[in-house]
Amino acid sequence: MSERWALATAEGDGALLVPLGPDGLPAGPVQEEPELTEAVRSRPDVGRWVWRSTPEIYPRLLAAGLRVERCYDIEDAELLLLGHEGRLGEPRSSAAAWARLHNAPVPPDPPQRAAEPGSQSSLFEPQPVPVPLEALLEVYADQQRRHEAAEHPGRMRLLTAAESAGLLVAAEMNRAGLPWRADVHRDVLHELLGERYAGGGEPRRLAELADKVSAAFGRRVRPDLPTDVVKAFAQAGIKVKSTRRWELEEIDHPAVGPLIQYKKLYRIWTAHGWSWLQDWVRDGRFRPEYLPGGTVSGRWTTNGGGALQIPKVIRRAVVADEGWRLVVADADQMEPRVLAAISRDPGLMDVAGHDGDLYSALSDRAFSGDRDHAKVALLGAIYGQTSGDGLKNLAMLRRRFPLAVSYVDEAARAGEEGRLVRTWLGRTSPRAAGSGDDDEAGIPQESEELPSTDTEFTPGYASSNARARGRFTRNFVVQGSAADWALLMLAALRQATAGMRAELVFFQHDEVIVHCPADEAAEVAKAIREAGELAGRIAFGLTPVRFPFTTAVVECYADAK
DNA sequence: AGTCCTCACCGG
DNA sequence: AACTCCGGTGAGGACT
Repeated sequence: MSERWALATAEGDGALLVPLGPDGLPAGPVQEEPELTEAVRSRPDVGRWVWRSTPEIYPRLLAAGLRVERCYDIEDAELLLLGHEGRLGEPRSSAAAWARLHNAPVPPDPPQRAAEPGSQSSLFEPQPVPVPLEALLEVYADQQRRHEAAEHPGRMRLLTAAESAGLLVAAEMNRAGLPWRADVHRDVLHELLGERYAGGGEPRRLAELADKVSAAFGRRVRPDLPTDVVKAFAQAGIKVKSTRRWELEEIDHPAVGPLIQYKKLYRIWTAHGWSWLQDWVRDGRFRPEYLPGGTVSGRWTTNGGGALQIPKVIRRAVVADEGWRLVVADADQMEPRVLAAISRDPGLMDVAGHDGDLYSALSDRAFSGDRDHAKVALLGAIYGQTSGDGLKNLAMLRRRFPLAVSYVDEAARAGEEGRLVRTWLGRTSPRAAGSGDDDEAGIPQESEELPSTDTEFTPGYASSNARARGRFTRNFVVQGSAADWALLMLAALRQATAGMRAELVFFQHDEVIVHCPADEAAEVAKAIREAGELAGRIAFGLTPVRFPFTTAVVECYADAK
């Protein structure tokens, strides 16, 4: 039933396969198949495929109408294991892993491919030179040993399994695409920006706003050139350090209004305008390329199209097919809940042990009902805020939730001292730039060098570089553990919807969108809630912390909240 | 002509 | 109140 097989691609479309025993070692003869897809199709009882690279193999299977239950991605696991061992930066290809086992010269990883608008997935990319099945099996066996050597072997196994599941989800989402109504998008653009002029210049509204800015300054000013704007303000007797919106908003000058309007619309025009539509939307779907584990903290990134930065106004164009719905689900206050679970702070677990608004519960308990203060203080603790109101309220937080605050404080101290930190499942922070053998050696780094100057050796006072490093590691343990949870949630949701027509079409840190027939929507919403709770139990074991979602069943993404 | 950097916005 | 954490993207301009 839950058989485990190893699979290696061979010359042409072929494959070599072998069944694995409970110990992960071959439990039968190697079988050769002329067709990869037929090899998989004819073995429906395989519960987990062990293979080199999901992005290499799974799109081909999906294109043939196949779906697999689970997989184990050797090169993804290699990256996670190297990280855990403090060896991030060493090549993660299976060829490199094999070479390390045999003390052979280690080949560098192939360069990352750049995003290409409209390119149809990795289907038509040149395939890499096949790695022999025997080599894959050796690397796999070694990786199993390395899991056992991890700080928490069980969690490490969970991490590599979860990210492999994430790679399956990503490949399926890449294929499905996000339903996108180009006509609605064009309507929104026209409404916001006005007519386009021939020649590709600014649309009408932008040209008008630029004229207003110039009129307000009494001379020609290009609002899209920050230095130009700063100079214009200086001539008007106003000193500004930058032209960021929050800084301009403080200024009393007639140019400010149209300038801010211009910047907002300029962004829409350049990043999500007509040319974006042309590049990224085909056949009613927006197809970004999701990259699970694309950031060091384990959050996903996308390659091309800016799928994780779709402006709110543009979401009007995300519309379900006729008779279908979008189930839009947002995990409520995910990071504070994760902090409660990983720190096991009794007070914060209590606050996070209910489905209601966490910040309200927090403020009732410790901030005399001031929700905003409670929220700013907690986020400040997670982000390592250095100034402002959050800092004032941090003292209160520390008194009432000592374990939670000391958990992130300890992570910050580790970072300042150049130590590594890990997420709950064991994803590990990279070393500070320059402290390893990488090529950044010219940049002055942390305390180990140049003890003579400034404050480096004052006890309890780290350099600003070290403090920045501390903020990074402080945030890493929370953001990364939240990404751990989200990955398990996605995997559970994928399993729960396997028998349905529903398709996962979007994932963004703490938010998922499932596209499904209207009569499946209620069931999908339930599956999402259950996946969240299941992920909490699997990741954190017995914990009172709840992981609720705000869920909306809509025809249009913009109506979700 | 191509590469790298800065700026500023978008999202979480 | 201030701009702290993680990213992607495009434009312009300085540079090779």
